[in-house]
Amino acid sequence: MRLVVAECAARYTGRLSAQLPRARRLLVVKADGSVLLHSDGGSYKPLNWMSPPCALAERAPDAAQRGAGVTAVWTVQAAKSDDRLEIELYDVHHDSVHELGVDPGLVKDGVEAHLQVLLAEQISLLGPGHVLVRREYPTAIGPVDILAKDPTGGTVAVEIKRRGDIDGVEQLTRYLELLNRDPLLAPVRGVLAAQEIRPQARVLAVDRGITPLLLDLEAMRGVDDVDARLF
Amino acid sequence: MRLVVAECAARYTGRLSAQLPRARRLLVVKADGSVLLHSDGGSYKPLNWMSPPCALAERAPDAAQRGAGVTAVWTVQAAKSDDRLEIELYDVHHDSVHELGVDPGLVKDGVEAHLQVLLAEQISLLGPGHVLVRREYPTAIGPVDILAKDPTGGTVAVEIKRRGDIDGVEQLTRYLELLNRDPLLAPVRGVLAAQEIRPQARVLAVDRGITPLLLDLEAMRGVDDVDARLF
DNA sequence: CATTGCATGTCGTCG
DNA sequence: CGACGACGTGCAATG
Repeated sequence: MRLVVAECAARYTGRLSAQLPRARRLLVVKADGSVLLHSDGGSYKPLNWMSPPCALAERAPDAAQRGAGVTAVWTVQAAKSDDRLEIELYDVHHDSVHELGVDPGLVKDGVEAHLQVLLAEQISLLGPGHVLVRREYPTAIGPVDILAKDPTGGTVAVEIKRRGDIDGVEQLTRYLELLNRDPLLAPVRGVLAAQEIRPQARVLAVDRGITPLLLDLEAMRGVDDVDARLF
Repeated sequence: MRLVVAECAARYTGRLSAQLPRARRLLVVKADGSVLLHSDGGSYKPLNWMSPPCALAERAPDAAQRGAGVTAVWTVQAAKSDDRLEIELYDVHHDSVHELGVDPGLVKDGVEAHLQVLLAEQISLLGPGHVLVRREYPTAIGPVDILAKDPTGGTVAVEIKRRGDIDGVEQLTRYLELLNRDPLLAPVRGVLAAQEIRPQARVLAVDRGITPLLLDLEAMRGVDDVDARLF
């Protein structure tokens, strides 16, 4: 990994065109040739970058560039597309190379899966008298997150999202359409369960007879701490 | 901006829990206190990070940590949530600070907005005799990209995408359903306009009576160069 | 290898 | 400040 701090200007052409005026920035060149161009703010997203696979070529500035103070020109060319990042370097304040080796990688613990386990265990959150049929109930168009029976013998299909969005309503709608064709299940009612439900999704859900259900992860953890089972 | 190359291990807790085993990595501390933790591969996304606003506290290791070889402990705490990133540093190979100043920022040349302006100006691409009603026609579920009238007095709703996907068809379908309830507009016909239309999206669109319309950005630019107006 | 759905998404825009 | 859609989205799981 090479770290460079320098005055630079950059231009990206590919799926869009973008320019970076001259300023002092951090340039990171990773072992695979990918390049990140960071400013001293914003989030983790670089101002500009080139993802691997790509090739970095460094060359001397031409006469005009040298006259403008450019000391080096980097051209980063994507391997599989015509995406290209060109960087003009002016004053270089820092330039170092470091051997990092291969990273063992991140170990994650998901959220949607967690919500699914908790709601399956606390199925009465759907209302009194509900009984779990199963999680990940398989259908032709994919698994339904949770299938349950309500006290009247009707079926409830639950779609779980961290954030309930229109997409989730659409997805659940497709499931309901399919499930309601099955005489052993019908009538099937839909529940969109999420930690947060967007207003538009709520409106669309209610309009389609789907029940929005807000999930309180902390409260659910408190009722039954399944952390020990998950980890 | 502070750059550190060090052996480190990290743990993130917040919206999820994640761990990074010990390895040599790049740590970037930006002026706003945000922290990026990069390996020597992958894309521009760090292995772990904390977005601003947040606060970085550096402290000495406790006895157990010191015994394990930890030389410093960083705790990065998000300001508005309980998200927290804890980093244990072992051997530090590089540590430097650089003044970068404020970045002038990226100048982009958008695509969808550009397409929208061009198609509004070249509305006859929808067919001869079409008249623009307006761009960003407001509805209860969001703005329709372009609304136009066809020669028979019918209405045309256009959804513009850089790439026409099933999502775009779904979105336009919702608009059409809503718009067709308005007797002043009905009948409303749908057009999915994009530089590229995926086969599945095309099939679904045609199945729903929506017209797929391929846009040639270069040709449209050639007809009427609006760059000067945009920038 | 293409497709799908999630993301600690991030980022702009608009109300 | 919140909602909402686009993104050079990236990314893993899956058929």
